[in-house]
Amino acid sequence: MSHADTKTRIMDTATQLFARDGFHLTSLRTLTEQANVNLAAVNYHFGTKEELLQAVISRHLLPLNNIRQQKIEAVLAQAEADNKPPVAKDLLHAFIKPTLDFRNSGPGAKDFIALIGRSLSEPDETVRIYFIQQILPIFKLLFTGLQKALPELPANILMTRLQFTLGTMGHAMSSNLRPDQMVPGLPEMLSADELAKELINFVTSGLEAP
Amino acid sequence: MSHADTKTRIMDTATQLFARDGFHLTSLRTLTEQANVNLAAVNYHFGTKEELLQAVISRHLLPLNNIRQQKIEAVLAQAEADNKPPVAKDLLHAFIKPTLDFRNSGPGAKDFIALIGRSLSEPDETVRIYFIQQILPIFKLLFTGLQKALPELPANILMTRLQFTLGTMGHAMSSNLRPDQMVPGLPEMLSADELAKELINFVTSGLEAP
DNA sequence: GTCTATAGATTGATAGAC
DNA sequence: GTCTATCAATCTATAGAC
Repeated sequence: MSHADTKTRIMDTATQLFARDGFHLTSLRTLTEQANVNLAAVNYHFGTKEELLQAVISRHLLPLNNIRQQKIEAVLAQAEADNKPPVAKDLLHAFIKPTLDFRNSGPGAKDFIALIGRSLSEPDETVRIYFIQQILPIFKLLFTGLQKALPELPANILMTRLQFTLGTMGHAMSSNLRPDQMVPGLPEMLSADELAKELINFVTSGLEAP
Repeated sequence: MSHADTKTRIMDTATQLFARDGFHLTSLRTLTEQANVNLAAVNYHFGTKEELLQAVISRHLLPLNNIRQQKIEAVLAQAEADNKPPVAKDLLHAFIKPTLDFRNSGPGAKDFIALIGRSLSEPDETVRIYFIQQILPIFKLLFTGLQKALPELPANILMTRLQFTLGTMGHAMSSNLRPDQMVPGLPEMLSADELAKELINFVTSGLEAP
């Protein structure tokens, strides 16, 4: 990581620290020190601290959302071709799985996904807004797709359950609650793949609840 | 609220602002100004800002957790008396419903529950720890109860799903995502009671997923 | 108990030399 | 592009008068 150029080193370190400590608790001094760059480099390359955050979010979220959009549209197109309604679990899989796959693509990716997960519950609007803005089109696509999959479910109940789903995802991706700290003597934790499967199972069951 | 004594006015305002803006983004100047007390009053009555947070959390969380514990133990005792395993949904109801009931007991209560919901995903340890500490005994009680209710579910999967449940609850209690902003043209939102029912349904279905 | 005044530390941002 | 030095604003916390 320390071989990359200054701009990349700043973004990598910012991703990690924003995810771990939050945006406001991460000072530019801590950040630039850990990234081994000069304090003034952030302002030179990004303008302000907030613009750095925008750059960090957009760098990976734009491509990730493109993948999600493609996968959801593929599920909808297939259902159309089969002349059947789409299946809720397939849609949720298309929405969730790319996130978890990206998360497993490297340590930096894990930091990024944790940052995204935390953005959902970020108290400060200036942080939350960049994230919401970018996920909104995908969210609407997912919503209308699920209306076709579960036509008997009233729209406001579907929306409520979809909000629960977002909350579950955000928490799963960014939690620093250690299960084994909470209840000692647990068997080994789930692998990343098992966790992905469990997450999709959990929210699918929740969405399809009677 | 402005008729109460200084100490109470500080705690009420702190609850509201910590929940809305987060602990670190709330300055003592903003807080004391809105509470109509002198800046130095916080340090006089509570010592430090962090001790104020502890006081604010303990004030309502201790009694709330006592209620939860009683309700869970009642479900377990009844199951024991009937010589049957407890039902997962009853346990979750005992865990979740008191929180939502308290939330509906007044505007200050709503602020408090939002603060609790946000504590789960708080990046800073010093904030998260006070909350975790106090919820841990109840969480263990719920966990062992659910093991009896769902004996075929491996412990680490149950723990994972219980974490999802906590995430869903925290998000539901503190979210400032407005559903109607995300997808326009929705029918009216759910009432507090409907939301409670939906939340319990959602996590019960998730926990019992095949 | 409440107030003013201020200490002491930290923050984001920038000016200007190299 | 990178650096040092510094400004101006903010923060928590406290000392001391009333």
